[in-house]
Amino acid sequence: MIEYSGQPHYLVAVDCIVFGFDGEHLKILLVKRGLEPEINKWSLMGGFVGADESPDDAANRVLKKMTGLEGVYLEQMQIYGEPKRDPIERTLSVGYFALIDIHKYEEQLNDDYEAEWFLINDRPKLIFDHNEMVADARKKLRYKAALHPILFEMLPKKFTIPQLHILFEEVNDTKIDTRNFSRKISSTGLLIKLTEKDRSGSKKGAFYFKLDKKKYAANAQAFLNLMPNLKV
Amino acid sequence: MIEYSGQPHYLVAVDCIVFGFDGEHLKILLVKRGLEPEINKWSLMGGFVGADESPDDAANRVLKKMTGLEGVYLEQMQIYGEPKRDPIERTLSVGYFALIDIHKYEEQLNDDYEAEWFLINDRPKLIFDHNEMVADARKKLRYKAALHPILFEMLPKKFTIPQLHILFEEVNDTKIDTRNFSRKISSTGLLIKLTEKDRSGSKKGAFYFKLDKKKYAANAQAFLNLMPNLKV
DNA sequence: ATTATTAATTGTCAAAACGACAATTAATAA
DNA sequence: TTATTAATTGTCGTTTTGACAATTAATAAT
Repeated sequence: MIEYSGQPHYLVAVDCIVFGFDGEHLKILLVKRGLEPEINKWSLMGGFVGADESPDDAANRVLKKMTGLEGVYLEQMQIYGEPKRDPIERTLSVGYFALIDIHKYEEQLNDDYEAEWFLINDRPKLIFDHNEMVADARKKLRYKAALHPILFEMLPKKFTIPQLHILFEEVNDTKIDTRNFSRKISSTGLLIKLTEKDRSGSKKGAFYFKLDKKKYAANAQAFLNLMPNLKV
Repeated sequence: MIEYSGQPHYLVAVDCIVFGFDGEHLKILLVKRGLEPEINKWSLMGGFVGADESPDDAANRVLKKMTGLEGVYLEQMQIYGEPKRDPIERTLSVGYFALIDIHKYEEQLNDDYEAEWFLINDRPKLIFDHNEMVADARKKLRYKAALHPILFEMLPKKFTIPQLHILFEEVNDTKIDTRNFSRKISSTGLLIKLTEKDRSGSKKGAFYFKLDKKKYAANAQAFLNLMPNLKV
């Protein structure tokens, strides 16, 4: 049996930056770490890549295990592999960011893992290089969301334009003209207007929309220019 | 001493898709694999991640070792981690794509490694999942180059607009209107016109340009819309 | 020397996209 | 009935885009 002799072996993990939106602010989901070192400190959801799974598989498994959710929007970000990033033993971690409808997880909340949503701008210090990962994920989310219609993934099936508007402002940390925004969103042709209105936010009420799944799938890779005056 | 008991350890490698441009066509640099299995088959430039280096370090080391080049444009692509991708032993590989000035390497060619440039569309079958990596790298190059001025990395210090034009057409596998192209490139403000002309290609001759390093650095992250009628 | 030729470069223009800004509308509360 | 508020639709000048044409700078042919 041939083998690659003498080469060092490492642990390989995945870590997920899970983004959610509560209607006002961008949030991330953190967990209390369950093993030494740094046990009980806040960290990203993560785990080791098992013998029979790919990193993508592992990320999905971790999310499923910790939130109960399947089919979550998940995107590979980059690998974190500085030799000393884990003080115990060399571990390379594949960073992912995930977008989920925050309400789905609130319903699903179980006590097996101590998980909690934090405002992105008011979160505890995290272990290892997880703070760096969050910063990278935020940058990547902003980048991607400026070109591709992915922020819908953080909204419920039915949503209003004003909701989407606030979400875009949150992600980009900027004000966007309401009038131009709705026109631009409409022009993508990705939304289907429903007859029902959301009356919770205003007297007039805002129409609910849903995604046109087919067009969404067809445009997931298209460049859209969703952000005005974009300078990265 | 604490340790992560019972978790499996893997080899971690890097593989580089090295792109070059010969003035007419896009090429990739391949090497004859130097170890079993699949010894002497064509493969990407790669190597294992050493104990004291990050994957980025490893990719740079591999490129330096095999081409003699330093400071090469290198971008992390994604991780390839299917459990069975390497038949000998589980190895995860971090894929990178690199852009180099093809002439720099031709000068530098040494015989320690059997390396050769291949037309991207006329290359030998590669080992393992390297064919998939090349396909992914091409897609990513196209994506990135449509938004960011990175293709300059494949040209010499002095280059002409027609050269750049052909390169864009090659990368995107499409025809681009010459007239609109030069205007768009000029409008980026990234080029400095030199007084010298390249007379090899035509009677009139084409002016040489060089990159405005400062503006290039400032715009490396900016969205530029370098491709007309862009549909991804 | 003059002319034909060729590729590089500059020019034109209508349509579309963009974005600053205003007016209208649909509801509720006073 | 009216005031109020947020959602929605509208206006319009500017900029960008991209299809297409004309000019220019050189060399090669006559």
